[in-house]
Amino acid sequence: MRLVVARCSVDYSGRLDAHLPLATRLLIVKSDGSLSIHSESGFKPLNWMSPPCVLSEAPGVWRVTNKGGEQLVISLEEVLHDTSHELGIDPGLVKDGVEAHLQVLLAERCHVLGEDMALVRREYPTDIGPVDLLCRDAEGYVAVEIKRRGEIDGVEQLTRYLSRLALDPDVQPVRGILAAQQIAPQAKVLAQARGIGVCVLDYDELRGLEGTTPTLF
Amino acid sequence: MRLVVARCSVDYSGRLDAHLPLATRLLIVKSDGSLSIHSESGFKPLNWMSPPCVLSEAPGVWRVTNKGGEQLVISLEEVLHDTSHELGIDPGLVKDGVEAHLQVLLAERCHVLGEDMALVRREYPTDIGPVDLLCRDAEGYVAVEIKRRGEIDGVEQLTRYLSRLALDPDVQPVRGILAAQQIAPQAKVLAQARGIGVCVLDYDELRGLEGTTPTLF
DNA sequence: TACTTAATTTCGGAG
DNA sequence: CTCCGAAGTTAAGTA
Repeated sequence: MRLVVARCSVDYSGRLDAHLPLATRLLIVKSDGSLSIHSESGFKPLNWMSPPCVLSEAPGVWRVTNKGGEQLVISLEEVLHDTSHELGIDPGLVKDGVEAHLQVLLAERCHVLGEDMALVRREYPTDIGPVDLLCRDAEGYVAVEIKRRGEIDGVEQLTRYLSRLALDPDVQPVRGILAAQQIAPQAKVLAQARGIGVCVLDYDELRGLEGTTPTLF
Repeated sequence: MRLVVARCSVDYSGRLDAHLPLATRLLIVKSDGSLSIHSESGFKPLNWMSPPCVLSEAPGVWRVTNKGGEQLVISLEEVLHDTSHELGIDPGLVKDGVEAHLQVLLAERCHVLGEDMALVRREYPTDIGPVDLLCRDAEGYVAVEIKRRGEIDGVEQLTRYLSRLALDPDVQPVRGILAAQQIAPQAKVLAQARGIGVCVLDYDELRGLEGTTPTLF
C-alpha cells in the first residue's frame, strides 16, 4: 500500500463524469490495483477506481484505467508525502447482527409475533423467491418479511409474496407481517392500508437478553 | 489528517457487532473526527466511525465513541508508521451525468420516448410527490419515471404515481413509462404486467452526441 | 430535525 | 456470468 499526500486535481470519466479542483489530498494506492482519493473529512473517498485497474505514472500526471473503460486522470502539482507499506492479507471482518441473524433468532422465538405463533419453516419458497419465515397460528398462515429497517420496499416485497401465496393451496388462509427493528412511518401506513401487520423487533429480546444488564465499557 | 500503520485488532459495537482479528492495517484519523481502518485491498474501509466522534488514546488502546452509543476499540500491537498532514478544506466533487441530469436531458428530447411525445412539465406534482416528467402524445398523458437503472422499485414508484394521477381530472387518460439507462429483467416483467412501458435511454443520444466519435485519451 | 430518494452505490450470494 | 437483495448502507435534498 502506497500513501501519497499531494496537491492535485482529478478528472474521472466512466459511469459518469466528475472533477475535483486543485487541492491537497491523500491518495491511497493498494496492491489490488485500487486507488482512492481522500479529503480531510468523511470516511468515504472523494473519488476512486475499483480494482482491477492499472496506474500509469508520468511526471505530474497519473492515469488510472480499468477494463470497463473508466478513467481517472490525476494532475499532481506538488507531492508532500510518499511512503509504501506492506500490510499483508487481512483476515477480514466478522459481523454479527445483520438481517440473516435476525431471521435465525426470530425463527427460534416467533412467539414474539403473537402468543400462539408457531414456525412452519424458514425461507418458504414461492416462484418469485423465498419468504423469510412462514408461521401459523389459530387464524391461519402468516408470511413474515424480516428487515433491519422496515420501509416501503419491505411492504411491497411482502405484498408480492402474499399475492403468490394466495395461489398456494397448502397455505390457506395466509396473511402477512413485516417484522423489523425500526419501521418507517410511510411503511406503517402502507402496511395498514394493505392489511399487513407490523412488528417491531427488540434485538436483546430476540437474543433472550431481555432484562439483563447491557455490557458497559 | 493522521496516518497510522499498525498491527491491530478491532472491536466495533453499535448498529451491529463486528470484530477484526490481529493484522497490519492503515488507520486514517481525519480532522472532522472520523476514523477509518483500511486493509491492503478494496477501496472501502474494513471498519470505521462516522463523524463526529471522539478518539481517546491510551498506550496500546484507542477507543473511539460517538453520540449514538457506537464504540470502536482498537488494540495496537505495533505502530509501524505515524504521520500527520494538513490538507485544508476541499472544494468537493463536481458530478455530471446523474439522475437529475438525465431528467434535464430527457425533458429536452422527450421525443425519444415516442415520435409525437411532447413535454407538459418536469416534476409534475402529486400528493405523494412529484412525477419526474409529465408528457403527452396523441393517446393522452404519459407519466415518466427516470432512473439510471430501472429496477422493481422504480416500477412500484411509478405505479404509486399513476394511482394518484388516475384521480387527477387534468391529466386523463394517463399511462406510464419507466425510462432508464439499464432496465433489470424483473423490472421489465413487472412493468409489462402493469401496462407500464419501458424505454432504455442512451446517454450519448440524450446529449445529442449520437454518431460522434468518443473522446480518446 | 425527520423523512425520502439517489448512489460511479458496494457487496455478497444464488442460479 | 447475470441477477437480486442487503448494507453499521452513506449522502443529499426537502419539508
